[in-house]
Amino acid sequence: MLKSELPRKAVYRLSIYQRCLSLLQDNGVERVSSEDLSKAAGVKPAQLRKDLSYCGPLGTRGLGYPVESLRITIEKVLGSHRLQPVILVGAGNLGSALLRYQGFRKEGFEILAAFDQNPGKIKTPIEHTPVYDVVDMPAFITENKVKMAILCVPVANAQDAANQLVQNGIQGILNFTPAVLHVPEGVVVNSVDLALELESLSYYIR
Amino acid sequence: MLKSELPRKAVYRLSIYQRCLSLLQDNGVERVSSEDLSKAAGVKPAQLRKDLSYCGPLGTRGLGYPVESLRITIEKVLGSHRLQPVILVGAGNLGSALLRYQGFRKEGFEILAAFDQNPGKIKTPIEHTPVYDVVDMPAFITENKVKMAILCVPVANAQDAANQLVQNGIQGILNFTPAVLHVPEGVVVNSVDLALELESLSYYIR
DNA sequence: AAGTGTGAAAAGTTTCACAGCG
DNA sequence: CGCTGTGAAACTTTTCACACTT
Repeated sequence: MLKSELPRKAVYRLSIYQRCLSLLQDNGVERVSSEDLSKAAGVKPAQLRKDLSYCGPLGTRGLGYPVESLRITIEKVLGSHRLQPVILVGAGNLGSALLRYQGFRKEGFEILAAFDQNPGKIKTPIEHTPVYDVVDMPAFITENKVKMAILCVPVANAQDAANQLVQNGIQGILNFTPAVLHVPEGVVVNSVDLALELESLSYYIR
Repeated sequence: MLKSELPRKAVYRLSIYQRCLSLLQDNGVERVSSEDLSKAAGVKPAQLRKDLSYCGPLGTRGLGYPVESLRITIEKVLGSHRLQPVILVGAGNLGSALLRYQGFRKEGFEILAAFDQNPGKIKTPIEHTPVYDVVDMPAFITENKVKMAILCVPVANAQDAANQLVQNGIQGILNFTPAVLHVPEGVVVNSVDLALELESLSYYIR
């Protein structure tokens, strides 16, 4: 049940199971079978059981899984039981939309602050999140022990911004720019490339 | 070199290579080695060569690849040489930001129109893209032979909206909602789950 | 000599099928 | 009996290493 044993893709799916379980719990459901939970999560039953087995034996044969305790166990395995502080860099078009997006907080993340180069955007909080000048970023990261950043700057500034983030202790970057980021060993980058997703989609359409 | 032979992930990477090649071409570079191109794309040289080999023998041993013709070949393989029409459903917070996002057009996609339920948003074009009432969506899809849609509605409406899209002939959905969409065989869904990406990122931080 | 193209090995992931437990 | 947990099989993707071409 060590982290190193969890396959990459299982991490994603466990998050999905967590959501489905919260939903079931809200509806007062106490037990669920791999069949039903897997259907809700959009995977096959065997996949679900295999994924859960990485977290230990959690179900009862013949009966299924207890909803609440399963949710809590997954929370612990993923380490998502504590509220992770995050900063956002680049409060432009997409960045502002992400600040307003409620989905992050709902899943346990708080965007503490945003940073931008454009003085016009600074000091105008977006949806309760303050927007500061990028020169104040290093101090902020250190003071608030921030480990994760959402990167939404123009592509031309992406690598520079990433370097600065890493230099100040950021260990994980959620990259919304189409740039290929080069970061040192130990820093994790998850890239969400919007145009790439559309392009790959279009390939599979006849 | 048939579509069925292209591994899923190679499709993504070929798009990235295309971008890198465009950049090289803009800089007047005429030939590039797998070593250099792979570095720009953030993959290993062997991976690049393997990916390109799915498209046929394209390089010259001892010399590398011709930048322009390689770019054109990949364009043809991916089928991205024509401008794909797309619609966007749900012109809320995230949807509006995506309408303003220039990255799609740059990669050959045009968002013809957006649709929303909220009458307030209707008839106010966002960045030259008209926003219509959802009731006009079926006719629009048919008339403009649209095959792809970007889905940004509230999660509670996601499955309904997807059903409606599919009913009217949409074959590919880029899903920005956290819902698990159930669609018939033959319809492709690419999901971009923002909170999930953050969550998976946080798992890998110590 | 330089650098592609590619079989084959390795690694990672999904699916199967069924033993075994409550 | 019903349903989980899991080895083993099947499949996919990545990496290696080197033959081969210009």
